[in-house]
Amino acid sequence: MSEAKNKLEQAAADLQVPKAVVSRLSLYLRELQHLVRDGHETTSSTQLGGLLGFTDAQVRKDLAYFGQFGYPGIGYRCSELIDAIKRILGTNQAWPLAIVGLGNLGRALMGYRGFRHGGFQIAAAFDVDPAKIGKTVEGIQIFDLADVDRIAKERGIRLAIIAVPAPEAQKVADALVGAGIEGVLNFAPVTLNLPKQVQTIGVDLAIELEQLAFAVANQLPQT
Amino acid sequence: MSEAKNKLEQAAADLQVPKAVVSRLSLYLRELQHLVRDGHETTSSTQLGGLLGFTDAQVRKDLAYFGQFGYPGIGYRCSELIDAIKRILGTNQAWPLAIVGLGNLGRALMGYRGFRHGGFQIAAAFDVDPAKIGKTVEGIQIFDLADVDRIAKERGIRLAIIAVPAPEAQKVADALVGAGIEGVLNFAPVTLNLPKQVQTIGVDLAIELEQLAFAVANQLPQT
DNA sequence: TAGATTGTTAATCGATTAACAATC
DNA sequence: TAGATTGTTAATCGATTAACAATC
Repeated sequence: MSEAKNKLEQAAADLQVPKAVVSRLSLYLRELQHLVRDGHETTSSTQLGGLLGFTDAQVRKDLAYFGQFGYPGIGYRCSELIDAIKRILGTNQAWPLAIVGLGNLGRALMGYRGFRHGGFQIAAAFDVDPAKIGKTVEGIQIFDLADVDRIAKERGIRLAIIAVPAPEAQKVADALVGAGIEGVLNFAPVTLNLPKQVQTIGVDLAIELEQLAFAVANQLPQT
Repeated sequence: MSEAKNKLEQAAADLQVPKAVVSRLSLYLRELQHLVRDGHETTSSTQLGGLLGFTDAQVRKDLAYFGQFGYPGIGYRCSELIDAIKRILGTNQAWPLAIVGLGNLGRALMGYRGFRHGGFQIAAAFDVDPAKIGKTVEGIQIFDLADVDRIAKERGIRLAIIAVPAPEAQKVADALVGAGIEGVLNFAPVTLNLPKQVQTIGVDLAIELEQLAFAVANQLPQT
């Protein structure tokens, strides 16, 4: 375990870990949670890969970046591997979130229950619309974006979700960076220009549909 | 142009096109639309790549999978390249969509304006909750999922969005496949098991946050 | 013409898969 | 023990980058 921890830290430090590996880790975690729910004590790289369409070798290789989690001849104990992956991803800790933009999408995200798995919880909501500021959505008070600096600090918020219209996204992002936010999940369909130490992930619903349309129109073999 | 078309069809048929290339194509399209809006007539692989953090070589290589779209010494004419990419992605046509699940997220997606770019339009909404069936959201009537077969055929719907709770997603997907749907954008946090000729893209908001948390916790160099 | 920029080939780099000794 | 399965090394495969002749 201290072995694994060392290797984890080393891997992160050296940054030998491909991004694709990390995204598969999240998928493994999701499947493992389903396996546990269905009463499985253990699983194997073949089973876990099979559920996701990956090879057994890939599952083992991915995990090997972070340490040794399995038992030769046996496989992996699901709950152990779940804990290990959570430690790797950092989702064994709590991650209070800020959300900016309380339009349709923003309000839907506030009610989204899937976040709670993994320590994510919306700790504050922000908007610039005076008609919304001060109101409460899903039990969370909406603040003026101008107060993000103070509130993010008070509440230990490091991650933020941007759900504002495209033309406003960049200046919202700038405000968040000013408030010390370290990671942004951006739902606005624009490329944000941020200091390189701030992490960004963009989710563009139109782009997902374009990918789907291309796959359908060209009858791509399934990934 | 018939040159380009031939190469396009050939590329799709031979399937030499990596999936990562297609997803960058969508990003190029988005940036090109911004360039046009900002009054640019032409652009270059260096400029387009720079906006997205890609090398100029990558932009040219990606486009080369589908034909020749540029002018040596000049670059690319933005509006021409926009049209070409839309043809490649298939978003020059209309894509009527079905959406299943009118919870918070489903309703938010119905109001999402970003879809309209690229021929996407919600043509029918479905739920299984009798309290919702027959109501109207954003001007679209909600049908019983049991009627999806007939309505999808009537309206030429080939793509569907799943926005139901995780435990229902698989049986909803099965119903959609039965109705002849060819592509599914799945917002439920489960891996769907579908016939291989049906395309699926999954968007899991918790997973996106996990990726962000990992990146922040490990101070990853920006992608 | 000189400067800019493409499309494409070759070189490099990285990621996936196969194979297998070690282990339970 | 025999069968199963890991972790890891080597081989394969694929994707990105660099370089450059061709073109405007």
